[in-house]
Amino acid sequence: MRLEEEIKQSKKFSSEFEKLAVNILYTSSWLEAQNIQRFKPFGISPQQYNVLRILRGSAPKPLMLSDISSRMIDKNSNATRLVEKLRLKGFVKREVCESNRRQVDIIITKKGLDLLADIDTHNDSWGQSFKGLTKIEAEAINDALDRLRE
Amino acid sequence: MRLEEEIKQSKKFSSEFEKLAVNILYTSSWLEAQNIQRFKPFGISPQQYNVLRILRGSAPKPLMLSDISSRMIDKNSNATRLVEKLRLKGFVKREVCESNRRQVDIIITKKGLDLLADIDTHNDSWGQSFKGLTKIEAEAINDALDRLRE
DNA sequence: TGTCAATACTTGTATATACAATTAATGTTT
DNA sequence: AAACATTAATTGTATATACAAGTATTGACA
Repeated sequence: MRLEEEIKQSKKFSSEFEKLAVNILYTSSWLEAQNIQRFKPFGISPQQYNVLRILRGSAPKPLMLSDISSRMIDKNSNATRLVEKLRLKGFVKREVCESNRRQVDIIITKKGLDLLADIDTHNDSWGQSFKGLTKIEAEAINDALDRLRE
Repeated sequence: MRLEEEIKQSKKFSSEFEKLAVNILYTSSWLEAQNIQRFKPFGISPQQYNVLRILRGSAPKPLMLSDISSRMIDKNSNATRLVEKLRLKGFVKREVCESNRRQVDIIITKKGLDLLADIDTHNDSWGQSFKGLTKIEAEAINDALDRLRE
């Protein structure tokens, strides 16, 4: 459905760019709601899933907290507390780095890797397509979004 | 910068569609951070601004809470509490509807309208362009995002 | 008319985010 | 080596969100 209908907007947007900004925020909120449902059966949030993916990408090499922050989709979320949630569930472990005792090394555990594998098999179709969009279009939007952020 | 560089992703995305999902979430988070800064001098959050815009769009006709919810960018945010925040700052007023005492009519106040006018004059360039994106491209992405959500 | 369902909103609780302030360890400078 | 700056992470506080449960009012119908 067109954005204007979905948010029941009577007046036109002042520009195509303003509509684009709202459209990105709206579509993101829509995707996020889908992701919450997607990960709920596994007891984690989308951000926690994101952190686990980041750690799997680096495993078996650990990452420090600031590495995780810089790789996260939402840069402003609090890596310390997210990682602590994951640790309490046994999906990651933390170790104070010996060579630089300011930093904390985070590693995904076997249990964490198993969780990701489980999620992947149950969601293997996710992200392989979007209804109504061709691969060419997806590429074009990806390029445009990259340019939009400068 | 390309998404892969920004989130320091070493492995390729499994599909262009998966990258698109992440790109939308990432770009949305980037936009949201900009908006927080944009509205901070005026003492409101992006969602509160959104609610005020919705109410201005309907003024002088009031809207009930569920109308506001259905028009909001983030459908899951809590309209009751957002409106209460705005009421405490004097930007909206609430009245229990006489003909149906279950519903609450919300109207933007003069102070709320003045605030929006103030924000508009200080941000009049915002939303008129995105660096590196033409109007044609913005239109194409808007169409594609609308289709992506089915 | 009394009971039940539907509507509209509110509240409680857990979690998450924004941002500033704080702590601790390491580097740098003189 | 002492003082200061920088880096890395943690904590505190206010606000926001997700979701379920609750309240009050109205509508439906047997």
